[in-house]
Amino acid sequence: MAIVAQLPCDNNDVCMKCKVTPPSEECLTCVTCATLWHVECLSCPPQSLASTAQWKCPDCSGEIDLAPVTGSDESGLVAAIHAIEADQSLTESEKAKKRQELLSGKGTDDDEKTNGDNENFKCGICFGDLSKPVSTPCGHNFCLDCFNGWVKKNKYTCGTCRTKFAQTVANNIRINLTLVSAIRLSTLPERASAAPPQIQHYIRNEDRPDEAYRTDRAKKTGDANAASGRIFVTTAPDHMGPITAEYDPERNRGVLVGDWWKGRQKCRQWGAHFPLVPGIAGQSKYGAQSVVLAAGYKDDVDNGDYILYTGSGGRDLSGNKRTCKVQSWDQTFTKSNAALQLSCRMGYPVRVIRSHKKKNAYAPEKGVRYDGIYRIEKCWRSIGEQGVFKMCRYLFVRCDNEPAPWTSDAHGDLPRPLPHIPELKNAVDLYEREESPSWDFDEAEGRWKWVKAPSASVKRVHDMHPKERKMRKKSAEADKKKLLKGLHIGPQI
DNA sequence: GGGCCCGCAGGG
DNA sequence: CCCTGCGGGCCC
Repeated sequence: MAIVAQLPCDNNDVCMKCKVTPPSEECLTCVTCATLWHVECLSCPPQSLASTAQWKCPDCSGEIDLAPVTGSDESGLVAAIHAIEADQSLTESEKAKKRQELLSGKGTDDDEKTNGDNENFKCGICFGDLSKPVSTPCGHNFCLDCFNGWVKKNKYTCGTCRTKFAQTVANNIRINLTLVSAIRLSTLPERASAAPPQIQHYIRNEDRPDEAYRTDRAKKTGDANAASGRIFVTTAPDHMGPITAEYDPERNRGVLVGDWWKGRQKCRQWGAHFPLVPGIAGQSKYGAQSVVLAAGYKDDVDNGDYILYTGSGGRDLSGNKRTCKVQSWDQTFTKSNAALQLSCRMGYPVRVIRSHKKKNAYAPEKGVRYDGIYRIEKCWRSIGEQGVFKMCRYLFVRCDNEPAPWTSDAHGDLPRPLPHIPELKNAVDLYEREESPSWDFDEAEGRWKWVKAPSASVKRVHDMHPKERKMRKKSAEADKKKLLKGLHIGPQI
């Protein structure tokens, strides 16, 4: 049975159903969400003039069919998550649990907590049900009309907690569409909550559960088919070097050498290595942040303090039938290989993760482990294991202040001496550091540290909507150019 | 233990 | 928007 969705007018006051711009007398404004609706296109227009003043649109009144709300950025799921966040009767861990239950599709027994009588859906001024809800920076909610009446009397304090806010806040106050969605959800009939949650493709980092979860598209179980859980650290995705306590607001501890996780998902969530499958995290024009040593390339040599690492390309995941398992073309210094090359030339620090799949004396027994900071001293191309194709090769040397998690290599020289590498004789495209290293050993302080940090991060936060990210990318690039011009530092080659 | 398949995230 | 990519559960 096809259900014809009821649609409001768009931002240009054009009815999204009949595509005409109706005159204002043929329009109704919803008392809850303040959207404009074309009366002729409503399936149940209000019967009396009096009822138009308190008219609620089909979305807000709950009379609508249970088809997903169209024309809204917020799905029911996201609204429900926000409703959980807003519930002050819950502790942080209870909220996290509820988020996870919601995302895994499990219902809870006390779902009615988010129902109509929820105090968070009452206006702090008139104490009635919120109509056109707005929110102050301190997190309290009011009807738009009540709020405007309040600030008209030059009261720039919150009506609930008396926290002061700037006059500009009052001038720029907007209807809280998230709250509108939450109110809509709470007023839906009970069968609505029994309907499968409408999973939205993009979920902000703060709204993600602590554990990896399966989206509605995942047909198989397990982390391999799961979406990422919340990122716990505040480092930008392209943050280089150690993750110190300042980036770890939850534990105030940071990620320490020897930290171990069961799988790549948790390793990502703690910021050690972001990509879930690829072994190299990096951007060709910025540098590399981290690498994973797992199985995959037989040419790899792991000697603990130094590593001969192979770049990516020309091959794919072992056991993935989409592509061939053997090397079938030359690797080049492009993409993530170029990122490692750039880090080599600039002397940037790279985080190294060891996986148990690379079975040797330095690997963890299971899972993945953060083994500290390394620097790429040389990179070159040489003929790989099959004797045919050129592979990108990198010499990693450990330069971390913390002792390594393994004990088999006892020498304590700092900085580590470079090993002799016979294959360098046959290397093509040899690259060595061109600048004095950005991450170097300070003899006076007796530790490794930044001498010259790379230029400003390209990406700033994890929880950015893809659209927003695209917008910001342009301005960030412009900022970066300016910064580079001013400071004469950064990854320019 | 190897092959298969799925699907996420992100670079370009 | 396309395609890659050193995961990982499960089946044989």
